[in-house]
Amino acid sequence: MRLTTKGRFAVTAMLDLAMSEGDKPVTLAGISERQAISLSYLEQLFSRLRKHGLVKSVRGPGGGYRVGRSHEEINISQIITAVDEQIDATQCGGQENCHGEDGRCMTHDLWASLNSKILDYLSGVSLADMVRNQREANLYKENANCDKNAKQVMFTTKKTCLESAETVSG
Amino acid sequence: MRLTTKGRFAVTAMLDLAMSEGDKPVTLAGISERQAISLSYLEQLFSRLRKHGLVKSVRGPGGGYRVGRSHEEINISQIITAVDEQIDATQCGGQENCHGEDGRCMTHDLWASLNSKILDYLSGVSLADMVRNQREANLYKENANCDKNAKQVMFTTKKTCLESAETVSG
DNA sequence: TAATAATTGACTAAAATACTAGGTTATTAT
DNA sequence: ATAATAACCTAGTATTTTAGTCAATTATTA
Repeated sequence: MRLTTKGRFAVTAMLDLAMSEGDKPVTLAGISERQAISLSYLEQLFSRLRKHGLVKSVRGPGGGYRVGRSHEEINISQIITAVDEQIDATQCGGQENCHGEDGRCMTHDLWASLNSKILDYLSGVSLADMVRNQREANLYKENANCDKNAKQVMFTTKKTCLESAETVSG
Repeated sequence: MRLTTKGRFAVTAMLDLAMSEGDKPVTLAGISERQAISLSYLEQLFSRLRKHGLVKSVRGPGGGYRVGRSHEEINISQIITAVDEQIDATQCGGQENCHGEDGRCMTHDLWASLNSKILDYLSGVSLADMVRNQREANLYKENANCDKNAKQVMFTTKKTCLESAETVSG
């Protein structure tokens, strides 16, 4: 698992897509404008996302993209691996004797384990989670009573600021 | 937090250093040979590791590097951030209006959260953990009775193969 | 004093990243 | 039908990062 800006662009774009989705498909031009990502780069990313079934395309005027399946069934790790084309993290392709006669590759198992841990976490965060969280974040931002220094905790059920604000207004 | 091969090289080198450490400092030439990483690249990496206090250098003949502080006090995230020179994961440097007049940067909080989760995990794995684990892995490899297909679980207390082997031999 | 090994800096090849340009194809609205 | 739209595709480019080479300097030890 590699974590670079490329994967982040893809996740950002997918989140925008999920949140902009209405009765009409969402155009890449729109995502490009909102998220400040070049249209052609988005096309490349979405080409891969489509091949992995993460998005569906509708051609022609009024066309665009839709999320490929249920928001619950899409997670961050799927998005990242779709665009990153996963080079083997262990560098020796799973071979035992990846490092000469003594067959070591010291950190082979270490990275395999690290990888799966990170993958586990990223797999646990669905597109639905992200959308929910972003919706909350937007409410949070519109809320003037909210302490700006209070960092919102994501991917949890806690809505620290929102709740305290409700207490104040209610 | 970025996860690339560069950080992996650094972790590999640090692990080699920690395991090779005896009464004499460990030379980069030795690490270079054992881990198949070019000497000059190691020099670049160790320059940064030294600036972050993760290693100490001894110049002159018989010189080399030592681990900078207790193995327990060094973790993977420190090693990776030392060589990766941490570009801000949120891309807008913590500013609120990083994205035009509407001040969005949709995935700002998302990445901040993701980052800290991964960081948490990587911070939880110390150099001491890695050394321990590698020692076990080496024993494991020398053990002929051990099922080669049984993947070792790292960073846990389970020694799946070792235990079963002991049962066989004892 | 010679050998060793860290330290520094400048420079290079290759790869990945991010983007540009220019086309084609399918679909819709006029 | 035709024009507009927007996905789709290919090729190319600039920038950055990665990984490495080369050549020197400095501190230390034998």
